[in-house]
Amino acid sequence: MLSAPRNADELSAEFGVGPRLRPSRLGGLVALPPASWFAAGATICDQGENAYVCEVIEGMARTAQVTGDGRRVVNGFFGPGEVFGFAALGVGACAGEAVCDSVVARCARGSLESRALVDPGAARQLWAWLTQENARTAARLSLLAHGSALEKIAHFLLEMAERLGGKTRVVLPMSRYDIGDYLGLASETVSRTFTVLRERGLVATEGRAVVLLRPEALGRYGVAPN
Amino acid sequence: MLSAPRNADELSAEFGVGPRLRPSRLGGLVALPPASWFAAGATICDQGENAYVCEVIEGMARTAQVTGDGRRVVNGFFGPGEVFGFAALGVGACAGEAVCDSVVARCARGSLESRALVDPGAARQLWAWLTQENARTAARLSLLAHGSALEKIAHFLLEMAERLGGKTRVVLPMSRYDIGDYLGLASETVSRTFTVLRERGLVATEGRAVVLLRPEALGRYGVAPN
DNA sequence: CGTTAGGTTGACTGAAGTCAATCGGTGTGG
DNA sequence: CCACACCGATTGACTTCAGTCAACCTAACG
Repeated sequence: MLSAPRNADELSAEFGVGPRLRPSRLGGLVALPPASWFAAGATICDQGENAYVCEVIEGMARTAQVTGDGRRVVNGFFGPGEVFGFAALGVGACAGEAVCDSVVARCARGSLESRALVDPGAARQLWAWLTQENARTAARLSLLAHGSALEKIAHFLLEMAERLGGKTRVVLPMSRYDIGDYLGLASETVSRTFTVLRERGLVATEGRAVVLLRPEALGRYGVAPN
Repeated sequence: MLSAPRNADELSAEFGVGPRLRPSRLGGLVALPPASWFAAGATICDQGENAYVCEVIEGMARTAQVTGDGRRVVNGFFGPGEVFGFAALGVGACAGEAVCDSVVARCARGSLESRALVDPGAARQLWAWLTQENARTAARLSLLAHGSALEKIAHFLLEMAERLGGKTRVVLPMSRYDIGDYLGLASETVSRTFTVLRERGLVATEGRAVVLLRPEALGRYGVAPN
């Protein structure tokens, strides 16, 4: 389906040294980190390991952790230009995994932290990312606490559409299982809910792409945080 | 039940200028903030307002927000020595409220932030608090996503016991409604779950105090984060 | 002494989880 | 090239856990 894996040197040449596809957000803070290619399902950094801050260049990554009794929780999805891994200090550290074939730039946490100590602008940027992730987590939490499956999926679709470019057509590379583990639903329930939304004429699905036919109606399902 | 409200001046004398009941964590970063008394249920800072960072001196505070459809979510409980309010940047800002009659020291956010810009130690402390709250939220999130009522309550009791001094006897000043809004349960379910735990000999209740009779058995319910 | 708020319990309901079967696409080995 | 296995998605049937509605009780307070 996708081109064969390329080695890190080629990618560095393509994404790192030469003209980049888009400006790197991490690159603005520290020396440009090397980009690597990860196959779908590959581990970008292990659970419990928090040595890396990562920026997705192409594709999509998820952060996930497995609880003591074997259940999996997906804590976030990250598309091109988004940064993850900085919040995973100590307890609750997440594994980073590639959702689909992806290119990810990794950067040692330590180099960012020492940079933040001497550069107030960098410190502010890190702080902003962390509080943003905090706010996102809090919003999801209130949804998980009280929302119905319909509300969860509606909110999820709107969030993804906004983050992946603001189009009404969104390609969701993750599986129903991923979405379920993100929203606290069984994959069957995710499937059923998509069917309901399709029957009500709110969305259309084309494989793994979703077209939001009536975003404003979806918004009425998705609970406003406050 | 409690002594009459005292004015802020008396409190400043008792908690601020004179010998304190315990060392202030905020006081280590900025000029000692004045402590104020709040009656049970009183608002410490409004939802949407994020101008204050607060440290609980006596009693207990909760952070809560009301969603668009009128449901309430409690985001955290904070006992003596704990700090809240710094994470409530922008979206998702929470109201801070006194759970019971409490003494709380408030400090302008701006003064902390400007302090952090010149004092790397202060910046590190703020960063540590924020990541700790992040980790706590993530743990609660995985509980809300997949846990049963029994698991939620067991986890809650162990968390509170640990944070309120590590004793097996815990005084929980918050109502069943508060606990329910914190864990995503109806207050009736909280009540029923306490009854189940009592019948199984895991806890004993004495009014609003809970005695953990077999903490290790509770731990087996409470899902380990990883 | 009446009122009110919080807690507990019961009966019922409903939404989502579980188990299971089917279908389609993809990659692999013969 | 084809048969097969496998994975993910979908749908159905059934079950279960927690929410809802309601009643009752207690303690606190005016």
